[in-house]
Amino acid sequence: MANKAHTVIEKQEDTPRKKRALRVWLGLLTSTLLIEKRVRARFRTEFDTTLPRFDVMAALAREPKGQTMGDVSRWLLVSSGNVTGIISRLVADGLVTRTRSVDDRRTHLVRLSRKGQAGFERLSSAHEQWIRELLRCMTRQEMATLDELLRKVKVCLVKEDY
Amino acid sequence: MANKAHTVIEKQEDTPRKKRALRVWLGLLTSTLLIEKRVRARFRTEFDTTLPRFDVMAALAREPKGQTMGDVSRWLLVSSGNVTGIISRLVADGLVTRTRSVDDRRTHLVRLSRKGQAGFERLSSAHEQWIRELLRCMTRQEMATLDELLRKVKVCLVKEDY
DNA sequence: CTATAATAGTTTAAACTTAAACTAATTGCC
DNA sequence: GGCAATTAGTTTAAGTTTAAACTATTATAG
Repeated sequence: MANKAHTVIEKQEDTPRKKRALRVWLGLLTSTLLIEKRVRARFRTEFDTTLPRFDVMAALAREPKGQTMGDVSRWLLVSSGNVTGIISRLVADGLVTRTRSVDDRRTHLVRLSRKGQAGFERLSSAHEQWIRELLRCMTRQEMATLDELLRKVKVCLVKEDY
Repeated sequence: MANKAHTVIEKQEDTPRKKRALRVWLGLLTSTLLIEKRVRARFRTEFDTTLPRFDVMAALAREPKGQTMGDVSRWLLVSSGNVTGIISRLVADGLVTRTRSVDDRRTHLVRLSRKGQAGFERLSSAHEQWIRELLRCMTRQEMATLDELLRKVKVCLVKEDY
C-alpha cells in the first residue's frame, strides 16, 4: 500500500511475491468478517442473542461436568476478563451456573444449566445449518483442502511466533 | 455439538459430512483470531496504536485524494457509526483531516494528513513484514491455493445470502 | 513455618462494535 | 415549488474486547 508508485494498475495476477502473504491474510480476514456478520445478524434476529454468548455456551457444552473460567478463556482465545463479563450475563439469564470450587477456592466451576443446555441445542443446530448454507457452493474437495491449509496455517503460527 | 451421543470419540478423520462446513468455519475463525492477536500485540507494543486505527488508515491510504465516511465504512465492512468514532480519534491526533464537502453538504471528505501518511508508511511496512513472517512456513503454492479458495468462499457468500 | 512467587478471577479504563434512533441534506415526484 | 422518500453521518445504548491493576488463594523455597 505504501509504495505502489511504480505501478498504476494492480492486478491480482501480477501480485509481487512480497504481497502474497498479505493477500492471504486479507482473504482470511474478509471471509471471516463476512461470515461473522451474517451469523451475528441471524443470532440477533432469530434468537435475540449474540455470537460471543453462543461461543461461550459452545465452550461450556464441550464439558457437561463443568470447567473453570480459565478453561473457557483459553479455549476461546479471549482474555479472562472478557469471559467474566459474558458468563456473568449468562448467569443472570439463568443459562449458566457458576460455583466456587471447594478444593481450589480461587477457581470457579461453570457449566450450562438445564435451561442453558436446551437453549444451546437450539442455537447450535441452527448455527450449523447456517454455516452449511453459507458454504453450500464449496465442493467437498475444496472444503477438505481449505481445512487442511487452515490447519497448516495454525501450525505455522505456533511455530513462528513463539 | 448437540448430538454426539452416538459416538464417544470424535476424530478428525471420521468427521461426518454434516460437520465439514462447520469445521472449515472454525478453522477460518481460529486462524484469523490467532493472526489478529499477534498483529494487535505488535501494533500496541511497537507503535502504541491499534489494529482498527491501522485498518482505517489503510483504507484512507488507498485514495490520496480523499473519500467519504461511507466509502471507508463499506470498504472495511464495518458500521458507519464505528468509522465515525475511529476517524474522530485519528483527527484528534492530527493523522487525518475531515472536511465537509461543498457540493453535497451531507458528506465529508476524509484523508490522511501529511503526518498520517508518514505514520501509515511506517505502520504498513512493519505490518507487511509481520504477516510475511507469520506465514513464512507456507509454501508459495499453498498460499496460492489458499488465496484461491478464500476468494471462492467470498464468491459463495455473496451468492448464497443475498 | 513463613515469606515469596505464581495462579485464578474480577475489576477498571479505554477503545471498539453494532443496531437503532436521530439530524441534516439531497433527490424525486407531482 | 413543495413534500415525501432517500441518503450521509452522528449519536446513543448496550455489549464486547483488551491490557493492566488488583484481590484472593495456593504453591514453593528456604
